[in-house]
Order: sequence, then structure tokens, then C-alpha cells
Amino acid sequence: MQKVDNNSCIRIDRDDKQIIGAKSLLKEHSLFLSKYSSAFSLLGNKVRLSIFLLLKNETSLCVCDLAEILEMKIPAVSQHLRKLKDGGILYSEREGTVLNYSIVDEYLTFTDNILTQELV
Amino acid sequence: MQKVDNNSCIRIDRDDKQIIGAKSLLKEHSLFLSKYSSAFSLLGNKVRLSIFLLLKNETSLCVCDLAEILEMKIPAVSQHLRKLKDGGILYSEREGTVLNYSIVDEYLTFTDNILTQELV
DNA sequence: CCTTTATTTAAGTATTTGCTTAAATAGTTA
DNA sequence: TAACTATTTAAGCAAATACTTAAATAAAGG
Repeated sequence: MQKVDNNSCIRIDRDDKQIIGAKSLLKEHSLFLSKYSSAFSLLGNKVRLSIFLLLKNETSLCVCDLAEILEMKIPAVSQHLRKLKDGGILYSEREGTVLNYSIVDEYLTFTDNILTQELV
Repeated sequence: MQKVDNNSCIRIDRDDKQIIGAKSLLKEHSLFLSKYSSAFSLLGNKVRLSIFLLLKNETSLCVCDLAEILEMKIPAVSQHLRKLKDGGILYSEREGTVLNYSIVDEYLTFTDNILTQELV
């Protein structure tokens, strides 16, 4: 009996050039893929996307207000803000004891393709 | 000694109208937030974003080819494809024994704001 | 109808995520 | 500098993720 490797397929009409081209496409855009998969993943959470939407409207907000708006505990919101900040999507500015968070310029238009359709 | 609730803050200069407005903004866009946080979350994975990028270029590919391009086991890729399909981002068409996956029209432009900057 | 090819599904597992509560920092003000 | 306000950080835990291998479907051809 022949051993069969069922972890790969041997399609007769497979286009090897296509495979090679596709692989090099991925390599070419590997930085893009890393950067934006993590950006998407950050916004791929309802709480964080809400924060992003709120900051697009209010320009800047502190943890305290966000926690009240989102009806969540402050530490939970704070941890989301840290992720968004670490991911380069938000920045914070201190105003006395209050830390105000805003969207980094680069990301202000990030969702516009989608938002313009739905949110006007 | 007074009990202090350290899960909320009592900022004197808090703008209650802003809070109320922000809350209603969230309610207003709650469908949007659910739909797109899950779409972002699907693309917020390097493998799935790679698949998306590949399908934007190749129009359609089968699990078999994707597994080879991504250098991953077939079941792993298949599970990512299922998620993308369940999330309404991809659809599949059978061609004999081969299932070809493509991007749903609505999502073809999804990343254009970002992609146009980086990928031309 | 049995085998082959392509693919999915299921089960198990290690890692990551997102919350909770409690403790630690950091300015502000008395 | 002690008390207060705003916020972060740490630790613990339940749930979700993403892989692995093995078994189950599904179409095609001899």
C-alpha cells in the first residue's frame, strides 16, 4: 500500500507560476500584512471600535468619560486604550491629572471607506 | 472613614451632555459596530489578511493552492476560509472536486483606503 | 461500487484575550 | 507632605483562538 500525504494536494491543473507569483506577493507585502493585520485586529473588537468611533466624533476623551459612555469598569477601558496606544492608533496628552486620548493622524481616515457608506 | 468608589470618577468639569450624546451615538451605530468589529477581527489575522490580499490579486483560489502559498497545513487554512465565509467576506464555488474561494463584492473595496497607499 | 483526490469537520491542546479586583503611580491641592 | 483625584498596572481566571492529527464527506473516474 502506498503512503499518501494528505497534507498536500497534487492537482494536475495546478499553476506553478501562479503559486510562485503569489508567494512573492506575500513576501513583498509582508510588512504591510504585519502592520495592518495588527491594526485590524485592534479595531476588530467592539469596545475598541466604539472608542475609535467616539474619538472620531469627540476629538479627544479621557478613560473616565469613556468608561461611563461604554458602561464599563475603568481598568477594562484603560487596558483597551493601552493596546490602541501601543498599536500606534491613539496617543495621549496630559491635562493636569486627566489623560486625553486622540486618534493618531495616520489613522483618522482609516475607516473612511466603510464609515462614509454607513455613517455619512 | 468614607467608602470610596474607585470604579468611577467624579470629574468636576465633566460634560454630561457630551456623555449622553456619545452614548446615543453608540446606540445609533450599534449595528455598524457589530458588523465591522467582526469584519476587522476576521482580517485582523495575518493569515486571513494574506488570503484576502491573495484573492484581491488572483480573483479565486482553492484551499489546496492557498495552503501551498501560505506554507501551512490544509485544515488550518480551511478553518480560516470557513471563518471568512461565515463572516460574509468570502464565498465559494465548486468546480468538480475543487472549491474556489473569492471575495464577496461588498468587501472588494474594503481595504482600498489602506491598500491604495501601500500597494498601489 | 471502490478508489482517488479535494476538502471539511472533529477533538485535543497551547496560547491569547478580555474581563475582574486589588494594589501601585502620578499629578493637584490643601 | 498628606490627602485626593485620575489613571495605570498586576494577578488571576474564564472564554476564545489557532494550530495539530485523525476521521468524515463529497465529487470523479476506473
